Amino acid sequence: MNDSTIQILKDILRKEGLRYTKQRQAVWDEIQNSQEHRDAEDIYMSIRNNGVNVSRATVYRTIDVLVKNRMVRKMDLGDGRNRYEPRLDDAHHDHMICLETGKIIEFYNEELEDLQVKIAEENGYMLVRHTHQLFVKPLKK
Amino acid sequence: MNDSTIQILKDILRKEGLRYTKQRQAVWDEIQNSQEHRDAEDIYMSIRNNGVNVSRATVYRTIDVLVKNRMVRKMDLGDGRNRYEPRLDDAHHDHMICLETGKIIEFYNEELEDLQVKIAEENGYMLVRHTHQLFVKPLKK
DNA sequence: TATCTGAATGAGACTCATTCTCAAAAAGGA
DNA sequence: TCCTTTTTGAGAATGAGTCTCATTCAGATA
Repeated sequence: MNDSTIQILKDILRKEGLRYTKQRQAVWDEIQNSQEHRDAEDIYMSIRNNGVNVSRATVYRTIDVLVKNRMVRKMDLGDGRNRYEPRLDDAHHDHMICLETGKIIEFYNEELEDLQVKIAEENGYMLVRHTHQLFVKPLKK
Repeated sequence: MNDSTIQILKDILRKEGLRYTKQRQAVWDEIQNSQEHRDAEDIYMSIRNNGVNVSRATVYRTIDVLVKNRMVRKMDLGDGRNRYEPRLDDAHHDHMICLETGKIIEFYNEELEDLQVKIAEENGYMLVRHTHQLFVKPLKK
């Protein structure tokens, strides 16, 4: 779709010693073109509905490459299905999941980030990554 | 093993309208008697090795009851297997997982807790629960 | 304590997300 | 185009967890 992200994908594949294929492009397009948090089956079905032949195996394999190269973020909501979202030019954020509507809200809080680094260091560790989800309900007004 | 926790288990089962069985006792004993973070298969195998006949189904069913009644905490480390730890008289805490050794360190930070409540409220939500894991590496000294 | 009835159990089938296998197809350099 | 190597796809395999249902057991009652 977008010329500049096609080049980014090509560069990453070259760096990884992998070939550029229409299936890999299709997976990246599909994730990139929706700002939602989608699961693998959803991505797989959408690509097929767009007329591109692809297998689940390829979808999963491609997602792994994209996650490794920080083009896609993988999120574990604890319900057995991972969700994926594009990460291009995307600052880090965590997620808040509404237990009543299922809506996923992204949030970022500097103080929270700093605090985590500090807690790790106080224990003699360096923070590499974290998972953090807030499960919430709407406030009664 | 411990008389007082046997009574706690019996009380909970009564409250839930469930019967007291040696399998349910064995599951609780097994989780209670180790401070580690163990998976269901591990708990299942240990009980069998102790000579108590139990099935995986019963282990899972019993864990659910214990989790519901806050005797056990279920933690999702994102690797596809849930871990369980005893929660009796246990204050809330989160986990830090060392990527090099696999060691799990528990931590609790009031400021972090408060901040999460505040972030949820700023978005119009009430915090119900959260998952939070820090993946870390030892600091080079 | 013996009886009785509904709950609990266990063996194994099942589910479902994800990974693996391997023959066939395609990429891409020469 | 040719050739080598990688990628793909169909479906089998995996593995944590759940379900089924005939059998066993808990525990209330007589």
